[in-house]
Amino acid sequence: MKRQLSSNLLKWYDSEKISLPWRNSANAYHIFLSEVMLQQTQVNTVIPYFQRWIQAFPTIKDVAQAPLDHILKQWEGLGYYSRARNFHKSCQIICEKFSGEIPNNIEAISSLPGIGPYSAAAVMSIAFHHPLPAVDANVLRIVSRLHLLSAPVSTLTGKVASLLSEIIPKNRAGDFNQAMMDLGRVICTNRNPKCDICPLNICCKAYAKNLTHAFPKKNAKPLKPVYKIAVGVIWRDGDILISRRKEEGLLGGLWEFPGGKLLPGETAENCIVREVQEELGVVVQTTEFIKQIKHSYTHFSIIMDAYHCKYISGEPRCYQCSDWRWIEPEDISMLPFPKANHKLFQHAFAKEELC
DNA sequence: AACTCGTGGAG
DNA sequence: TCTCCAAGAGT
Repeated sequence: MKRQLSSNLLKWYDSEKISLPWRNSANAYHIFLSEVMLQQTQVNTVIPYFQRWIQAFPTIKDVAQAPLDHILKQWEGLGYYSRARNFHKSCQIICEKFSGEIPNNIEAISSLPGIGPYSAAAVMSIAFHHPLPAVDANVLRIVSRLHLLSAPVSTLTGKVASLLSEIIPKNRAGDFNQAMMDLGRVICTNRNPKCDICPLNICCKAYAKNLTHAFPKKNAKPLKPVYKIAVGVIWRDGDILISRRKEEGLLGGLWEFPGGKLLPGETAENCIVREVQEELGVVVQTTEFIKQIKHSYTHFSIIMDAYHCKYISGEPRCYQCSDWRWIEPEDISMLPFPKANHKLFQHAFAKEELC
């Protein structure tokens, strides 16, 4: 029964021939990179980022020696930027303590920042053929359906891992893990799973009872608040003033237009003047409304009003940011910015480019 | 254990 | 348009 499951799975995997840029790579660095990029991120989103990254940083040493701005620029748009910062640190640790090679050792891999149970098992099984089950959202969904596991998702990872460690084939552990994830992505999908062509339907309890829609059991969803934000595009002699966010926390290390949350009853224009004074110690004056940008994050969404501003007085200093810079608009693409700011670029600079 | 971390695709 | 959620990890 158990052997049947892994046999059917691998048979399906071999016949699918799903081609990914990192699949079958002998380069452990490529596997390591791809597994970090794939955290909470779909395969099709990762592929172009992965290709560009290995062009920009062919080796682990190239990552370790690059400045954080270059790292974040390559990661720009992929989200969850702590992954990029942690990957940067991990590559530096690998160069210092493991002579520049991905360690073939589960404890060493797990000790690296940004490498948790999933990524450690994925790298060890795919790059080094250790028989460790990698439990991601796909695997969790498949196994919860196979066995009708009714506990909420957040408590299920350990149980699924121990179930799979008895099944995972010693000779093809990496293929088994990748096959499970491909199956979850292509066949055993969250909605409308293709059970009729699933190689595991013969031993799936959810399929037998027509209960696939009820598994896995979802966790309660918190409400997302909406914040009103205002930012200023501050001009001085054809340059604009940008600030860099603190390295930790939301969008850590990325550049942005100065601004912040509106206080209760405050206008967007007053908010910009106040925030720029608080963040950078600079006095500005709003001159023209640019556009309202809406953007949604994981736990909240924002409505952002953007204004052109003119510089009045004060030398910038870092009060609530990690860096600042006067920069020409055409050079702004050199630095990493969050998506909400990118939505503003074309509207903020379209008029200026005509001049 | 519950929160915090982005963004884009799918429905 | 709106909601859900994805090759999770850190705190």
